[in-house]
Amino acid sequence: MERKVRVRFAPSPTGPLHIGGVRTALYNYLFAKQNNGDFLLRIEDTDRTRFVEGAEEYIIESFKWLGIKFDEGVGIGGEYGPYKQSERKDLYKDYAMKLIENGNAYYAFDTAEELDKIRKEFEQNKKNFQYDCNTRQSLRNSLTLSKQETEDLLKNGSHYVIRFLFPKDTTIEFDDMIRGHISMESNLLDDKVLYKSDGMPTYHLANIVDDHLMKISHVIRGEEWLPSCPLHVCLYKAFGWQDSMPQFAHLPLLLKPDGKGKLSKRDGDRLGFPVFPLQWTDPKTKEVSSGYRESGYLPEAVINMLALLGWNDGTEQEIFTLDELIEKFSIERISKHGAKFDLEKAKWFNHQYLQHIPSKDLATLFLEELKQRDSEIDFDSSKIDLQSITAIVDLVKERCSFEKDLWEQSYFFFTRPKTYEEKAVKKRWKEGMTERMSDIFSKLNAIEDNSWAEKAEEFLMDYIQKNELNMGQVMNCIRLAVVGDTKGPNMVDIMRLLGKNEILKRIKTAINNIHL
RNA sequence: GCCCUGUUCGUCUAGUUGGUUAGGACGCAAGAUUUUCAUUCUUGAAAUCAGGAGUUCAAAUCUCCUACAGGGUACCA
Repeated sequence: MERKVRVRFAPSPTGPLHIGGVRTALYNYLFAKQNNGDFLLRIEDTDRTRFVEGAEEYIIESFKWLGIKFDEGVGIGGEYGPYKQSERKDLYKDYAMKLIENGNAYYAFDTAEELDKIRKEFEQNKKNFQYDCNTRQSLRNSLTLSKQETEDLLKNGSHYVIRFLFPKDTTIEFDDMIRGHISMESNLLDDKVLYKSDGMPTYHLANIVDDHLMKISHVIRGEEWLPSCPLHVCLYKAFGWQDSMPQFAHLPLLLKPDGKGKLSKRDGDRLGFPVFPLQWTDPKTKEVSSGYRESGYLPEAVINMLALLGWNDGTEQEIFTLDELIEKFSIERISKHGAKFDLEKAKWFNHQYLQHIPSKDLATLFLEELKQRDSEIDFDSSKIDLQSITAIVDLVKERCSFEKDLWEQSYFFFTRPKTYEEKAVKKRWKEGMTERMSDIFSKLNAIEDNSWAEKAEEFLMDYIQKNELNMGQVMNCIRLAVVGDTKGPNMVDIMRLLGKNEILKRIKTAINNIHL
């Protein structure tokens, strides 16, 4: 019988969730859903010194925003709980003891200070210290101490850790779903601490115990775990769980857009893009880091962008819904090398998704923003209704990558020009234009109010032809008068939306204020 | 230092059984459209496939070496 697919995302609550972590979670999610499997959230809080207030809530909130749902875990529950490692504390000791009993682990009494000292000495001699097959015989542990000495030390409450005892002269091998066959020599590996002196397990122990107990079938995690994977493989063997050992897949890292190295928190602030899904305020320093949500990204766009950063389906398709991703995703098609984050491409993705939002929905959001901008608006904002805003949004939407761009693209509907763009004036408002515009003004004024914009357009076409002018000469000046610059959507559309009175008022103001 | 993993246009990548004018997307440039700006459309520039050696009639694809990059090397995850 095929094993049920069960995967987990297991962050530690040490701060906001890095976007690379979000991608790892996404790939886990896609894989689980594709295989009708379970996706669980486990919080790995075994390092109490690094615990950050609010981080766990932040993680849950992030996935909620992204629309990635967990089947089990912290905040949801499930039959394999608790899903927070600090709440499973007692469990790990028993498993560590098992390894001591079967000879795969040993007590070590060296203090952190002692080891630091040895490390420094080694460094001075340009050597690297490792607690391994070469050094463990000369350190203070249950391998070198007599049985009695060890028992006494344990009894009198001496601090100790439990270390994994790597077998000598063996080659550890395993298969990675992305990287293929990987092997490492056991003699090169150090005896990692499994159980810390504070009574907490390390990641290595907790991760294996929990994955086994939670029946995890596939471990999909970042490349930074690849070097310790041989240890994990050995642990499965040491526990006698090799038959149910999960399959491993180590994901490539997300790198900085410029230079080299792993994408870090600082890069976001430095280069102007978010590294976190949600905005985060550090509880201690009060430092604020920007988030995708607050920067105006659509969750669907973030997911699509992230999915394609290191994976593709082999076709030229780039826009995928979550359901399509679930259908088409495959671990084998994940690239092996790290990917640099590309801000421009991220914007492009958001633009694509923004266009699919109905104008009315965007208008509803925009209406809220307009309320905030009340002081900038030259009209009675209470009279601005959803219908007219929808018409405006319709007109400018395709120019926007973000909802927040709407204002920049349509502010002239709400505010009259205070100044006129110098370059545009120079280029368009030539000699004699003031007189010409005065003439046009009175003609436009004479046109009846009913369907004014359409009739005004007719008149202007006619006027241009009769006076042997070209379109640009006249329309650009009207645009300059109405918008304050030679930009924006179709002039007649603007005239229709703004109406006769407003347009004429602006033309009059321009005639009075633009001087050559 | 040692160990592991990588390396195709500026960026993300296609290429999976060796034979392609090395394809696409973002960005960039030009043109078209637009009365303008943007959008959109078309076209273009852009990778001697990190370098070298080998296997082969034939190598981006297989092997080895080198370089570079990233990761790991904690009682952190």
